[in-house]
Amino acid sequence: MHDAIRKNIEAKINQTLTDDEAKLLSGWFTPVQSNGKERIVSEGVVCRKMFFVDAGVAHTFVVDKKGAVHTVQFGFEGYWVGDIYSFFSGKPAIFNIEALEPTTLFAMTHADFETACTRIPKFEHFFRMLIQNGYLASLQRIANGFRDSAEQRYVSLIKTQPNLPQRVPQYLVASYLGIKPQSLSRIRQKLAKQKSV
Amino acid sequence: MHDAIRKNIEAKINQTLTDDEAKLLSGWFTPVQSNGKERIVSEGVVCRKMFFVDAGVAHTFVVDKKGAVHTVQFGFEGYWVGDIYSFFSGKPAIFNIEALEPTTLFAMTHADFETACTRIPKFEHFFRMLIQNGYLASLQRIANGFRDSAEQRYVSLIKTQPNLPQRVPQYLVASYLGIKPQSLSRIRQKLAKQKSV
DNA sequence: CGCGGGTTTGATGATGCTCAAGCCCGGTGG
DNA sequence: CCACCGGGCTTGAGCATCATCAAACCCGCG
Repeated sequence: MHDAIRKNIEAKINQTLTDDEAKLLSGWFTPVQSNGKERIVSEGVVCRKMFFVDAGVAHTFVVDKKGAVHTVQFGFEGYWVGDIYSFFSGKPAIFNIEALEPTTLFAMTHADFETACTRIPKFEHFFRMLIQNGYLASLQRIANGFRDSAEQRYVSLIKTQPNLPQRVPQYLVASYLGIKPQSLSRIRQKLAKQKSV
Repeated sequence: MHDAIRKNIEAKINQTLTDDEAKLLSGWFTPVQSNGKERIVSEGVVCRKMFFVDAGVAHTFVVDKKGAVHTVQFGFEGYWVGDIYSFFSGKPAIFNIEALEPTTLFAMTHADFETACTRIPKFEHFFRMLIQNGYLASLQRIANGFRDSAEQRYVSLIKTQPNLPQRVPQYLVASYLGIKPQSLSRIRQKLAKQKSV
């Protein structure tokens, strides 16, 4: 049942896990269902688990004083989501996480995480890689955000994630790009016009 | 001589290093001087070392097709700089790093880094924390970048780093905020006017 | 003194926001 | 079965913010 996690780990560290290791790992994950109505992680509340997305989409975001949503990242199948800061520090989370459709996740508590790191060094290594990659991606996103216009960012987002518009409502794509839904609509309209010409 | 590094590590992991551990660590760092003219890390070239900033300021940035500089982060005393992606993957770096004034750094090679992680588990833990914190900071920066106007971003930057304008030229502060030097100048002018009223 | 990099100031224009209305479409209830 | 929501997407007009182009200014330094 946790085969996806095993494959995910093996792919990232470019090593295979023994069956014993995989079995151990399985024991530390418990399935969680979310239909998208309730929050998986809430701002201000300690996030005591990290989640592996098995099926569905999760969405990490902040809400500003005006109530506007700003999405920090989307988590599709095979992604890990959670508030890392809160998870490791035990302090209140700064992000919110919700499912965008009926979603199954596998949750790992902090205690089990620590055990896993000690018992399976490969797991700790894996997690370091995970965070490194995430860090890097976010640094690049900052750089791209400065360098590119909203239109360019949208085009390259669609290029790297062609299926994203089919799974995520447009107003959330806009909030990921840092613009308003109206602006994204206009950008799409402009691009469609260019293509047909 | 590497006392700053020891303190830096101990502070972050909230544990003390033994004298033996500190001595071992010292052996893995070699001092590097930079007057700011040459690059410490260059885009396209593999970054084989991570650097601890002992004195001075380093500046991580990308350059777009038009030649404009976009600074990703500033590294003051006690910061670690380097192209993490390149350092761990062995692929060409995506960032550039330069000193902004005569700067001394301590460099650690990837081989020594691996040795350090095996011989001193506390060091691996420390580094994981370092990357985690960096990751978190960059996620927050993305969120803030969406939420706040350039003026608000400038105000909160000055609040958290009051000494920054004294050490970094204004056009680089602008490039960190994602705006042009002219715009920052106008923002500063506006704020000064408000204060005096 | 004059040069040059950094900063300031001004005028104009592009990009994305705000406010506002209309449209499309799936779901609900009469 | 259809009328009527309501959420999300689109479209329009005017506005705010920041970029661009360009010139002037300031000041340390050769």
